Amino acid sequence: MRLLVLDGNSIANRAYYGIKLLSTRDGRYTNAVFGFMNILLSLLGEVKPDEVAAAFDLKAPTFRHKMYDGYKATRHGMPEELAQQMPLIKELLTQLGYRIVTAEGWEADDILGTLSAACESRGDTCFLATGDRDSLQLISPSTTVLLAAGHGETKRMDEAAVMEQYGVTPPQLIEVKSLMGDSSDNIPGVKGIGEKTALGLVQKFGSLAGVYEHIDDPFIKPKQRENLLAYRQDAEMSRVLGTIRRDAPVETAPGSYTVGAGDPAAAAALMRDLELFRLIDRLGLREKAAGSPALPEADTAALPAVNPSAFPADASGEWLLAEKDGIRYAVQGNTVCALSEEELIPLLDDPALQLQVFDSAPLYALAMAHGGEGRSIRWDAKLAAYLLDAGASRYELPRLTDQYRAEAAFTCEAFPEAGKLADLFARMKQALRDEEQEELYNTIEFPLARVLADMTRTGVLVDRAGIEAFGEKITRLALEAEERIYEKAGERFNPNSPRQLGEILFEKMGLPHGKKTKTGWSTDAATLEELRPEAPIVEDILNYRTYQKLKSTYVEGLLKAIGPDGRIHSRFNQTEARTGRLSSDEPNLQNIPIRTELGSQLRAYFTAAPGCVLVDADYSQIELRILAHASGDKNMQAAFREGADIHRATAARIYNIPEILVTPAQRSGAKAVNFGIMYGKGAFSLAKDLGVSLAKGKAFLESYLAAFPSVDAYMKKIIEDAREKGFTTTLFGRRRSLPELKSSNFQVRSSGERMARNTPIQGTAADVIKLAMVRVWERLRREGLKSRLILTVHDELILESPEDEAEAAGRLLKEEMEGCVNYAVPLTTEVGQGRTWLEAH
DNA sequence: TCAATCACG
DNA sequence: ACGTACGTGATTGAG
Repeated sequence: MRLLVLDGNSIANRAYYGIKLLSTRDGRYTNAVFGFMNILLSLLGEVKPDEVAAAFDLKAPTFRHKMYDGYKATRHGMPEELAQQMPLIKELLTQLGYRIVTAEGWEADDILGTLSAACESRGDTCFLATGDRDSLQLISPSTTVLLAAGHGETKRMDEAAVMEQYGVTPPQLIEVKSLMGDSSDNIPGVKGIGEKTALGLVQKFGSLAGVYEHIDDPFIKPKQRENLLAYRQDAEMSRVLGTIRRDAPVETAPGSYTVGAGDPAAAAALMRDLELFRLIDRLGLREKAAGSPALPEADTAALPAVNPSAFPADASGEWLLAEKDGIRYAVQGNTVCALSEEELIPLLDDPALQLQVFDSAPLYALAMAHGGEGRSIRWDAKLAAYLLDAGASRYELPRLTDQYRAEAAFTCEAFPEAGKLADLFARMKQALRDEEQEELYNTIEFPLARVLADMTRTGVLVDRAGIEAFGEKITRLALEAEERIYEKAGERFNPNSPRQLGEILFEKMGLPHGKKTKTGWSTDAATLEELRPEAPIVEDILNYRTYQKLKSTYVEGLLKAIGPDGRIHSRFNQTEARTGRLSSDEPNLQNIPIRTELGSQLRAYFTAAPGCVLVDADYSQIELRILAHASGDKNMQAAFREGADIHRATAARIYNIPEILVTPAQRSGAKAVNFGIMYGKGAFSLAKDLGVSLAKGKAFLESYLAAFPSVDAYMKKIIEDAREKGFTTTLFGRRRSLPELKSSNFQVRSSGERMARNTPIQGTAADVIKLAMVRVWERLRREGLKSRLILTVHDELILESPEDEAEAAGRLLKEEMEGCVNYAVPLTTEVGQGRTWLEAH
């Protein structure tokens, strides 16, 4: 018989600290529950136990309270975020059929000791799962400890492993601990004796008693002898405190911990409630989760069952389209049809059909690749899911059907979600209405998907030969810099490795590692910049980094991405950024260099087709303008109307002087605060950036807020509103939930406050440019222009236009971008055109 | 797979 | 007292 005993508190701790803080949309924390179940699943797979006992402490954390790596000891015990999750873990374990074992006044590891002793006495095999090394003393031929080793893995510890690692037997670990003590457990041990010494003594004399029997042995140094004699009582007491008890009053009879049936439907319901949808599958509860939990299985099975059939030739009306395991299905009523790509393509533009789909982007791409436009696509559930919860990591049908409690109308083995699809879509539409996001969905998000697909299809032309030539130049520069680095370092190493670089700079060369750390000393550009005067190698490293970046990410990355048509067809992702922004990948064209002269050369290789030019328009200061509008601050609005240069105008307001008298330092300070204010930057970093004292930074921030009082009030209100509601919104009603605002952790909470400040601004800017994109794209078509939208970079849109319509296209672009909203300050754009991106921008 | 670094708005 | 600016994606090294 194999018994698995979980040290519940220890594993919960490991789970909590091992996984970033997760929460439900209404702010209940779930990361420890999630991590606990993951660890449990991997333990079950590894041990394949016949019985499972889950031991928990029923004792206030006192002198036997255990600490784990990363666990910051506090007098208040476990953090509130974890404490809230403990009852959930226990509830879930019970519902899954596992027995919880506790004993009043006893700790979990005493229960581990008791159950492993019982197994030993009857010749059964026992596995103890814990994150706590104390339990290693319980190891025996029949008892193995599975030590949680971080990221879901466990380390198997048996007698040989203990012997190899510590050079003593498992029971001798008690003797070691009685000598060295354990500060986190308040076990004193002998003063002046640490782990090394304690291990040496036990290896030599076998036990605490053995040490005192041979107290005059020359192996013991005089100072140690003195301590051993002076603290003998502490050592004896430590031995008692450090010995895990094996006589806790818990059931030990065989069969006591057989896994029961539990209540799978309740477990599935709880996990749905906690929004831990992936666990439902992994714990094998998917079928149980179907339908209403209270429904007996027979009723579920009583739903009509269908098999996929051929798509009818005379189909019409609404069909739901979704993909499962790479196969696309169409669903209408209780008809389910599997569709080949050849069958699907004509349907995408069939005027008799209205398609309700999940993830329209690949469908538009497919339609457009075959001369269609995807005109029959009318609704996209993935985009709805994004608006309803922009924080989700992924959007997948099974978890959405759970989340929205979709009810099945029928069952279909090949496509189990089919029966719930119509209900799911209806519920999501209602949710969009309830949250007043319907207009955002209809006027921006849904029509934008087709625009983005069209942009990807069109792509952007690049000058391959130009990039290659640039690459050769950069490669040469990188090699030269690399050689200079080796020469100055006196050895060859990998300068791409921050670790190796740190060793060279800070250990070998002894440069001041004045900066931050995590897995070593930081070697980032800001740190190196400060070291620049210290040693000439630093400049070579900075240059090398620049060249290496340009070479690997841009030259090589872009060359790899060029299609057979000579163009790069990046994707524009609509459901990635939590603020509502678009992102770009494969390759990312939203981070092509511009800030340095060398890097910006790359933009000269983004070109227009023969006979065409690039027409580029970007909003000037769109985020600040949105802040001026949203906050209603009359002074900031006035600054935008008064000054061509907003930072200069801001400085003039702060110092109450005419713009002409603003000094460069004053302007640069104003610029830093203008940006900092939107991100929640504090006086500390403001001062650091400006190179002034903390006091000056603080004073500067204060005069800014005094000059723009409504901005201050707006920021306070926006955070307060978000805290009350649990989410923040853009001016278009886009939502982002912010459970961080309720965290008891200062850092997490502060970070949430900065998100609450920034998201409405960044997100509104995203709403605006998305709307402009839709309008530009539609108007280009309506007016029969040949110009094509090809790129978007957050506040910038780029068209590829035939030379003879470039002027008109530029005017159109400007009109739509500036005119798509009417705010208290104008949203102005700067338009340019040229053969290349470098010229046009 | 994660951490470090760095490119952009 | 905390730790100190939001949002992305690609590359590299290392466990």
